[in-house]
Amino acid sequence: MRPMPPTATMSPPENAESRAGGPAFSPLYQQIKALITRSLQSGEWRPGEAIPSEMELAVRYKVSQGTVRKAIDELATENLLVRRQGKGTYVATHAEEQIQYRFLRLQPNDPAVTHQLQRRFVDCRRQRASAEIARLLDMKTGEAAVQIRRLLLFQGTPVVFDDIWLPGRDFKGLTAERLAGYRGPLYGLFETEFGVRMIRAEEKLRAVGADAATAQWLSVPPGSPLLSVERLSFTYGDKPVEVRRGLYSTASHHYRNELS
Amino acid sequence: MRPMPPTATMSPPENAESRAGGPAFSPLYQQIKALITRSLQSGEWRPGEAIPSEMELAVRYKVSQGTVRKAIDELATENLLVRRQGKGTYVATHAEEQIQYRFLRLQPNDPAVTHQLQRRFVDCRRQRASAEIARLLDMKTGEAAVQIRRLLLFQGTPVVFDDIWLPGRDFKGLTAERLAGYRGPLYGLFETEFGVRMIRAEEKLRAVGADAATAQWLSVPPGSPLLSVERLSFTYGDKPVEVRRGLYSTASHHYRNELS
DNA sequence: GAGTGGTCTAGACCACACT
DNA sequence: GTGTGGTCTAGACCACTCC
Repeated sequence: MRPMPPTATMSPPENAESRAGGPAFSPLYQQIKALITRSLQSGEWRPGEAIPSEMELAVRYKVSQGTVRKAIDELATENLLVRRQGKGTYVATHAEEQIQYRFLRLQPNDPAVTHQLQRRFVDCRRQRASAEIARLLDMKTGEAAVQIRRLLLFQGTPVVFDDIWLPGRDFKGLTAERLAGYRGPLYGLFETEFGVRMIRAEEKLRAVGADAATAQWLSVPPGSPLLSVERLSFTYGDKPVEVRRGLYSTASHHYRNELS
Repeated sequence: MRPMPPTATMSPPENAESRAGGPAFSPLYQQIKALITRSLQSGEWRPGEAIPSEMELAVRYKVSQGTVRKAIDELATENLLVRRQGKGTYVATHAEEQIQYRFLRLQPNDPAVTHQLQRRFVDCRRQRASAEIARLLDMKTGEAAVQIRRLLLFQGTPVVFDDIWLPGRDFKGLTAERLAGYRGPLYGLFETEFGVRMIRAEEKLRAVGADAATAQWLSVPPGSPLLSVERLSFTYGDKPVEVRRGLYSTASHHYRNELS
């Protein structure tokens, strides 16, 4: 990192790319952003904690406050950081979310209904990754994986059946007891207990007919239309760390999305 | 609008809120943003055209370039404007979209398949708005509305059946002939021919069973699971101007979504 | 009052597109 | 070369939070 001197006649920024002779140009604030992201990834600043103030970071990286600011701005819009005026900038966390389940887009059709949600774990066991799971999670077929199946209930009515797959190497010691004992969202547990923070996900939605087993879990007739939601979640560095297939009963709920 | 003078001892911005005695504080750039939005809405700058340069706008609104910049930044992230380095800032348009159908999230399961899309209009007629349509479009039950039904085909296979409702007052003269003769996305036609630009939409997704008529249109067995996509689209000022219910056949396609 | 993020300005220079 | 958006700096003041 080489900041511009405070004179009128600046020398070129000499960012990493230009030094390496590469053709790409990377603005200073992008480099700062990368450095901050690295510190987040390394755990220098943990989820829920405050990071140093903009001024402190400006001194540390030898750039102006405005440049740090622009880097933080982008990280905040990507939901990696949370700004709180007058207090500081904090590392985002799934563990203390009041509006729990940030990634769950399911809503009751009747907005008056209180959004009360229960969980019921069906099972949690270590398995060998199938070819497809392995491909998605960037591992080898047959490698150790953890499978979790669970039910989500709104007001006592089962609405979602989730089938979740995690790489075994990142989730050693994840057991049914551990799951049952934890309060709060699953991603909070992953973050707190295993240091794996979900920052982004891709979903593929389809309509499917309920198979016999799922029909039973969701208390619907076999063959009923269900919303299939295949999610691939990523942590820092766009590393895939979770595959999840949810089957949603959409009789009294719907999946909400915003387009722009 | 009262800009700060270029002196060190500034007088307060005296924005609209503080003058009115209201407790709310609105930054200058938000006010600029509102002024630019008003010009977009009034048609002073039309879709596809360039708006004045940042410097020109700064002079016009008597603020610094940086303040105009921040206003434009937000409008660009909201997809109302498009910045093109070295050329200017342009009003976003649906009419010249290469990646047509910006709001359509449907993708082939097999990414290798070329994304070739056909349209077939089923009908287009003037109707009285039902209570539900009227409620959604902010009109009175029984008021004039336009109903369009159409089919989307990927590689000759029907995949989407759309049932579209528009307020009659905003779409006088919209006929089947007009639809059939237009090349490009529907929203391009709305924008070019009727001055109605869609800027945002909300969608509710559910899984449903195909009714007899829809099953026929989509060449699937009756009762087949279909993805129901209810869309409410908005123009400037969050005014609702389109209700659309799409039924998607998700055998070889899926609805793609990104979470963060 | 001290400290933090948020806004605003002014000015310089860089990257890019057109002519 | 000229004009556009894009980056970077420096400094001032405002709004908010906590002591």
